[in-house]
Amino acid sequence: MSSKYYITTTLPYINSDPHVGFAAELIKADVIARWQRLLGKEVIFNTGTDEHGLKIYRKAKDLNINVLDYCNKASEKFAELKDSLNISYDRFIRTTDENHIKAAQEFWKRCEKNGDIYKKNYKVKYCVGCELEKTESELVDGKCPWHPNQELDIIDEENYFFRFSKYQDKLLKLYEENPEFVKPKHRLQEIKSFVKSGINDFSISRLKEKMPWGVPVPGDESQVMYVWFDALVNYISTLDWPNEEGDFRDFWPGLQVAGKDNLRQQSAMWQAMLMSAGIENSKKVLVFGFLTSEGQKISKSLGNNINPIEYSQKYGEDALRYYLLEQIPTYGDGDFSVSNFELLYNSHLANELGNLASRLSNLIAKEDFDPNIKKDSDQEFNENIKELMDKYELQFALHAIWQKIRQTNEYLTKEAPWKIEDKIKKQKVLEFSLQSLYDACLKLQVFIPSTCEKILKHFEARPIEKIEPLFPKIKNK
RNA sequence: CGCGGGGUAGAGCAGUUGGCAGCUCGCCAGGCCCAUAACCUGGAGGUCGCAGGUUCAAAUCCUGCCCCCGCAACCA
Repeated sequence: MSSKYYITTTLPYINSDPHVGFAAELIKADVIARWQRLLGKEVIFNTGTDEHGLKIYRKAKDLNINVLDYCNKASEKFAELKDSLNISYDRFIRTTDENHIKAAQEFWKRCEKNGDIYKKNYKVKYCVGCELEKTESELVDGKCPWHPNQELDIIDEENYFFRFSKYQDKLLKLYEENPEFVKPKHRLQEIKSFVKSGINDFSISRLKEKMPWGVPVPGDESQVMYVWFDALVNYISTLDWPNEEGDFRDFWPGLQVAGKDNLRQQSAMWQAMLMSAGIENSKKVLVFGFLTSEGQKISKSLGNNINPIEYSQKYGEDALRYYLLEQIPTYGDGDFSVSNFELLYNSHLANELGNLASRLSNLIAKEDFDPNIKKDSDQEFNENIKELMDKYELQFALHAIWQKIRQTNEYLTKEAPWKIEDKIKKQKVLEFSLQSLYDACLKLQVFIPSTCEKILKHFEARPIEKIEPLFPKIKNK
């Protein structure tokens, strides 16, 4: 087992504000990264921003500002997001970084050398509404059936293409040989059937005169890379590739996490690109679900987006982390609702965890003794959590930890140390309770780090005093 | 027949290889009084979308049907 561990999120596209769905992805990746560090591994945890392409170019033009200035500002918002969620990242890569641009170009050259990049004149009818090519058979009265009010654009330009089709069999082989390559299983099924149904070469460049905001294609002044091609390379450029001696050698391949909209890009396109460049495939791809807000799709036009930064400022980042990890199935879709958030905050964080710390610290403070606490005393508990975490079942692991917190409340009520006369006996009960809370927090710290740090520090200090409320209750008038 | 997900107690969800239907919240009743009016115990509440089939046994497998939702169109 290697002592190095690499994990990366996808890079969010910066043409709009941070989405709570991406916040969830960041948090899940953070839990995994923290867990691996807890196991003693040396971890590189990468995230960053994806900054090229037409939409960003247009957006900056609309705002009438320099494109790079726009990117600097927008990227800053995502940097702020990760900080406000207490994300333990090691790298924050921007696709406008110099070393990334060089890496993308080198990557291109490798694919080209392998005969997988070719130029093709392609003339298609293109629906801007769909951002998709349209064939004659798809059209109704010469118009896109979904956007009958829009005129179709005629695209007629020479672009470079990537020989995706060449990798169909190799991809299928990759999936066959690694049944755990994509998690959960049904996503592997989905990508398999997509690849099996036949994949087409995709365009990987744009005419510079129409759209200059991209990485220059090596050896062709007139073209820039299509945003997806350069963006995907970040997963290795952040490891300083094409330098193959340093972090890349030690940390690649790694674990990739992504939203379900990214299934094809991460588990098919990028994997084919790696094969073409002669680089080992990713270790695994975890695919997460989507979030709704109050049961409805989150969209700008509905104006129901949740600002994760606002929530973490108002209730503390651990409250938001807890909600997204506890309430949302790790690999499924979930819903964010304010009433549910408040409910979970009060009943779990304030009443169960917060109150347990309060009552226990108070009981011990009154006793004035020095409990003897060991690390990881509960073998069965440790193994149970480890097993779940090894399978990346974050939600189930969190539930199992919470069971321990509940059991500790139960134990305290049952033993009622405040009634026990015998000092030794009383202190034994308190010591055991504290040990349970301590064990739970050692694992819980990967989920809600700053709260657990407070708890652990408080109970490691001597003498133990009564603790301040960790989660003040939310009162509804 | 585009691809994918789902329909399980009032709400939100678990249910791995088929084996007495579970969890959180809410509700009702009790206990406790160390604690953030917190904690603990017990209870009520379900024809597991509908209809067939396989089986000693199906929420779980098979067939058909109905209904939601996501992607494909700003948005992870």
